[in-house]
Amino acid sequence: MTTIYDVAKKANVSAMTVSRVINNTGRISEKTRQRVRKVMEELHYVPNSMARSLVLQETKLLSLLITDITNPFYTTVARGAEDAAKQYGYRLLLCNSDEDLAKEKDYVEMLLSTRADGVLIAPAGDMSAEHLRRLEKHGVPYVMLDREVPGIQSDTILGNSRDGARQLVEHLIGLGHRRIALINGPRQVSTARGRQMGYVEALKLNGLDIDSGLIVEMGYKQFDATGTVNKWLELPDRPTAIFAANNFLAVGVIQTLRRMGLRVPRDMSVVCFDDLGIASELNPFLTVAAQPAYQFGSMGIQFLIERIRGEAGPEWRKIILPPELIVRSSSAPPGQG
Amino acid sequence: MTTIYDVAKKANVSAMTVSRVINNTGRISEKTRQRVRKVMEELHYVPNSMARSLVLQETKLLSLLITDITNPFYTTVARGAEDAAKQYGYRLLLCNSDEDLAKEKDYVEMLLSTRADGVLIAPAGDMSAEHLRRLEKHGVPYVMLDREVPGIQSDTILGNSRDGARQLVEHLIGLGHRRIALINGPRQVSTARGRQMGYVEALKLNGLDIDSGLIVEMGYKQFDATGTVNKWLELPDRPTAIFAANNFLAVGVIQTLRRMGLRVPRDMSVVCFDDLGIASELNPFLTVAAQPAYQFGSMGIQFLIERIRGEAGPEWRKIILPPELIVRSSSAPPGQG
DNA sequence: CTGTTAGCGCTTTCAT
DNA sequence: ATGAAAGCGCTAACAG
Repeated sequence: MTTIYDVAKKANVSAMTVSRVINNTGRISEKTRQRVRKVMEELHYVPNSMARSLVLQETKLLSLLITDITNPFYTTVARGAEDAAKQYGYRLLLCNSDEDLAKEKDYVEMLLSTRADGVLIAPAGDMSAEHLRRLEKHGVPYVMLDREVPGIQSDTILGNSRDGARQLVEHLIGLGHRRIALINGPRQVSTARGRQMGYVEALKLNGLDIDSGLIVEMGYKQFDATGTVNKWLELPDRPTAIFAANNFLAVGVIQTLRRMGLRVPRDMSVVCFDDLGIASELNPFLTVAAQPAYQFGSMGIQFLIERIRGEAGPEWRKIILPPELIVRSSSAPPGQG
Repeated sequence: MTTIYDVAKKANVSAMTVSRVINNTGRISEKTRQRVRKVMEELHYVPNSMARSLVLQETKLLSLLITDITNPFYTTVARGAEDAAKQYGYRLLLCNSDEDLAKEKDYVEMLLSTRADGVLIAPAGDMSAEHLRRLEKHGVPYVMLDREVPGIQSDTILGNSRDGARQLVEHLIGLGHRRIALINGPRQVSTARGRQMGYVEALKLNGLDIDSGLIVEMGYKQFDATGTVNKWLELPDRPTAIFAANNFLAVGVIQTLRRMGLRVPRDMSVVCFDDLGIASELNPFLTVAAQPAYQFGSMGIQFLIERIRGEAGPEWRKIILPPELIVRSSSAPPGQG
């Protein structure tokens, strides 16, 4: 590898002069600048960012720590984050926690030793607090994405789970549904709590009972809803609609329903949080509370960089990006069952 | 930040001893090992991987340079790559070229200065050769993903575009279609050429004419197929089926058809290369040649790491992962149009 | 406008 | 079993 010294020697200048040319810093005569530039090209010189990081104490490395790149929501978040990072001259490390605290912890350790300049994180759950505190203790700025963590203050980009859920459930109620089930994410995750609140709120506001038998908690990535759906279907007074707390859960529910010969929405309406990306373009089927995922990512990175640069101000910023209710054909008035 | 020297001082040993404890190298008495370990914890010491990289001349940083993380194919590739990288103790840099050679070039420059240990790349096109040679010249191993580049030899993970295309088109022919259109990716991309070959081959093998008016070339990310589809529909002898060279193109085509009031497959069959991820789980609609995307990613990273470690052998490896024809309901016998 | 010195945090090499 | 010295490639600080 050719170093700054190789260039310096061949151009008959000091390493410092080369450094100045590279970084456009200090005053350099046009003549030597040209000469140095030429030698750099001849030698195919490429600055070593590790060495640079070591002295500058900044890596220009950001991390996107999400729970599953495979979920269209996070896929789009990633795209937004990537674009923003590139624009600001940062590189992006991709980390998949898989909704798993142990993996998240591994990644946080890794990021610490990487000396990432900042982390954009969708915390796996409330227990992520420990990991976030570790980042804090080591002076690594982070922005929380999509989820809050009790006891943790930081810049945050959030959706409005409660409101979105309320809208979805009121939409169902408006269609005439009275027995609406909720298949929720883990209560360890703030969005799951928010969505349940919105669900409960909507029911109460409309004078409907809360039936705890119609509320089930699962993992956000758990695909198999067979048991739950079965149970509901065997109920004497079975639900006519299901609100799934995220897109994956909704797909699992719909698969189960189909497998049992039920049709959506004729036999059961299904709605959920988060859209399905290309799936919805292909076939606008699912009624959803869609979140502006790209913005989650790009604003997250922007906040992070502002924080890193010290442009952010002392108080934490919390942005709540509202969801958009998109009514499609997976929801309809309750049928004759 | 606490350094190895801080630990050394507090533990009354030299920095070297601490280093040895960290890396489990050399002989250390159990007693000092314990002591050093304890001090490391007390001081919340985390090794600085930049400093380590600088002396070791390896960064444990790999790059995934793909054309769009938003495409379910690459999303799944990314997931496979991520998992494999994590497993081997590497970190993964996410880079989106957007099918754009200029962006790809930017990223390659960035990766060079990052001193990435290796690159897993889906080249944006044949002109990527220049970028790949640049990696080569700088001694950065790379594995090509999904696409070949003429004149470039390296480890490669490929699908079988030709065969998959042939299968799709023969499937259509088998259904009774005689006029089959191809909406292809750019000929600058090897998969587009392969898919066209398979298409032509299938037609010829079945005694059908090749009508160049039924072959159109677009960008793989180009969503708007309106003009093309319109043109085809106005033909006196219009096609009854469309083979889209990738999933995005297929979705664009189907959207256009729907907008014009045509139904798939009743009025027009549509098939394509690459599956749609969650979309196909929700609604198994599109007939596709599905590729094992996760394997593309995980094998790609595995190859890359073997190459980096020098375990790879002198000859280049080229793996061709066969696609699987999945017949669903977007293809049917030609109707009465 | 340009150069010298020192040091970022670590590991290799050679001593002891 | 442990340590001292040197250096990975770069830049800040100071000097001239």
